[in-house]
Amino acid sequence: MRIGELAARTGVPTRLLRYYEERGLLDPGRTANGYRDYAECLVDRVVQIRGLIDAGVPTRIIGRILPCLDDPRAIHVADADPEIIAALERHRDQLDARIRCLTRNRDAIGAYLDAVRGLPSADRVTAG
Amino acid sequence: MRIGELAARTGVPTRLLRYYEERGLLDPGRTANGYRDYAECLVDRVVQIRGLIDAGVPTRIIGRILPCLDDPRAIHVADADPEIIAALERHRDQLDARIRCLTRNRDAIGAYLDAVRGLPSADRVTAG
DNA sequence: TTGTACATTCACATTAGTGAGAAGGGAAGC
DNA sequence: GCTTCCCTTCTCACTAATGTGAATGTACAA
Repeated sequence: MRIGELAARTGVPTRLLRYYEERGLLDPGRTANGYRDYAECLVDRVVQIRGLIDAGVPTRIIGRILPCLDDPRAIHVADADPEIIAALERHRDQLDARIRCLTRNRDAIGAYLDAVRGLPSADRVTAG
Repeated sequence: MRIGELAARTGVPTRLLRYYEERGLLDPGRTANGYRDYAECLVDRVVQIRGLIDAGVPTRIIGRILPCLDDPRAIHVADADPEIIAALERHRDQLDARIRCLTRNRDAIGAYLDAVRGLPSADRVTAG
């Protein structure tokens, strides 16, 4: 599909899709006239990229982990490199730390909301 | 404590601590001579701020949710406002979405690492 | 007095994202 | 063929957010 359709289907502006390509996150082919040509599976990938960026993962890192996530069972030759394995482990641990931090804060917000809603409104305006 | 000690204890440069203050995330008192004076509990808060920023939460949002997380049981008067409650629910849902996305990717990386390590090195370099 | 820590301020770097202009591709209709 | 219209190309420049560097001056203790 062309860039306009991908933009419509993902909600990501064409300008941004070109930006992600510049950052190495997408590599669409080209049709004879030079237009970008996106495979169907890139719809999911764009959504995944958005999610990771929203979650604070820099594009530099996303570019490194994305190739491994297409299909975890398809091992790439270069990945035998212990350096790459170590880097992936670091990325995984960083994601882990992020998840723990976000979970703690999400739960704290949840507890706070529960506390606020658990009070009758009369108490609510006088408490604190 | 003064800014230098807080920086030493959190690993966050003084410059950045002043920046967070400028963004409304910290509000230290001042001693008579104009030095910033940080309470003990701000050590934890700085660590929490760092975690949230690393996890992609903008300072604008952090400033809104932090006051509620000091002690979820201490309800503030202004929080009876349904708008604030709705905003907190949105933030919590966004955190939820981030957590799901990060978890998916962390697990995918984990599966990939397991697959790579599960192969004897001879297979590893030919697979893919 | 000298050195360290603190203050403020201006400027810069990087990353993510956007706006706008100029030009070409291609299909529909005259 | 030619116009019209939309989509595409690329490029330059710009914003906003996070974070640093450096200059200049003040507070205080050895």
